[in-house]
Amino acid sequence: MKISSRFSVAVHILSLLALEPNAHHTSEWMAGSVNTNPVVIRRVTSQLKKAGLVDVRPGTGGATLNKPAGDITLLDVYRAVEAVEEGELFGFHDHPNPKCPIGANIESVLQLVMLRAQSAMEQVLAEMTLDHLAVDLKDRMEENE
Amino acid sequence: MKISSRFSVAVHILSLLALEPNAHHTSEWMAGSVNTNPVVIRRVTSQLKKAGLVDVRPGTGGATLNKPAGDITLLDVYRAVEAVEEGELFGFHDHPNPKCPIGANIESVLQLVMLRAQSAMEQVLAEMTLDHLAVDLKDRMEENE
DNA sequence: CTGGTTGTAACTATAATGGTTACACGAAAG
DNA sequence: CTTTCGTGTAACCATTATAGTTACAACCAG
Repeated sequence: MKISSRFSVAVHILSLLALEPNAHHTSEWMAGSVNTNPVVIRRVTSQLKKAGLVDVRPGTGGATLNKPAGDITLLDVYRAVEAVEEGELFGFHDHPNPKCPIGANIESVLQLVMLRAQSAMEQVLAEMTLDHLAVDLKDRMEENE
Repeated sequence: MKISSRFSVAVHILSLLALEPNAHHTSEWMAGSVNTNPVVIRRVTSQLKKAGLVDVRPGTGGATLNKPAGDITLLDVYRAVEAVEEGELFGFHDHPNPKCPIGANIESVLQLVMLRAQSAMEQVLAEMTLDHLAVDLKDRMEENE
């Protein structure tokens, strides 16, 4: 099971907003770069908007970043698109038998480890801002041109 | 989207094998502690067996650990039940537009971050052995008795 | 041989995903 | 003020994974 590609789509969208500030960022235009349906873009953009990361203009169209690229971490994006519910990366089986000493205690013990694992992952996302990503992207773009 | 509860079930099963060495560990008995169907247990046990973590006796029934609890890490278990395919925790949208400079480069740049995040998570699992878990479980069991 | 088990296949219900069509609503430009 | 693009969302679909369940062949100890 994978974390939804909504996350990668969201990062792609934000990269477009950060690196192509002069384009008219309609959902159709962005869908062309992401290679998907405009509605998929609007759905993700709508979540980014709710999270306060972007500003979208209904009617006339287009979207822009709502804060400096250095202030947006990939964890913000990850949370915005609800790729995974808060603190719920790992699934846990329901209601282990409380009459079994192990069934009664496995959950609390294992959840601790799961939480540590999840936090370690999120920490990496938290340390990466959209700005860092943009720098990496630019480097790569210059290499490949 | 969550990581499958197969992982937590597998850890539960291994804890039973580690901490109750004298019981007859049939799938039905274990299903009673996990609180699920025996077939679910057999499916997971079968994966643990393929990974060389347990030994199962067809016919007569029962399962035992196939190596010391200190030599089994939660990462081994995680991999055994294929909760997530190797290196594929994050999903990535298909075929971004190669004609767009960002579409052409976003994947390689973002995959790097995703891989770092995933590795950080797996590292935590790798550092936790079944033995560590058993100690924590025993502590908790004594507290609650 | 018999009885209790494992290993699997097959089927089910449920849920999430990503794509698509459709359409009301918004706002800028003529 | 009306035309014209876009956005926001609902609705629907096909696909996929999960977890539970029934069923049954293969297995082995007593």
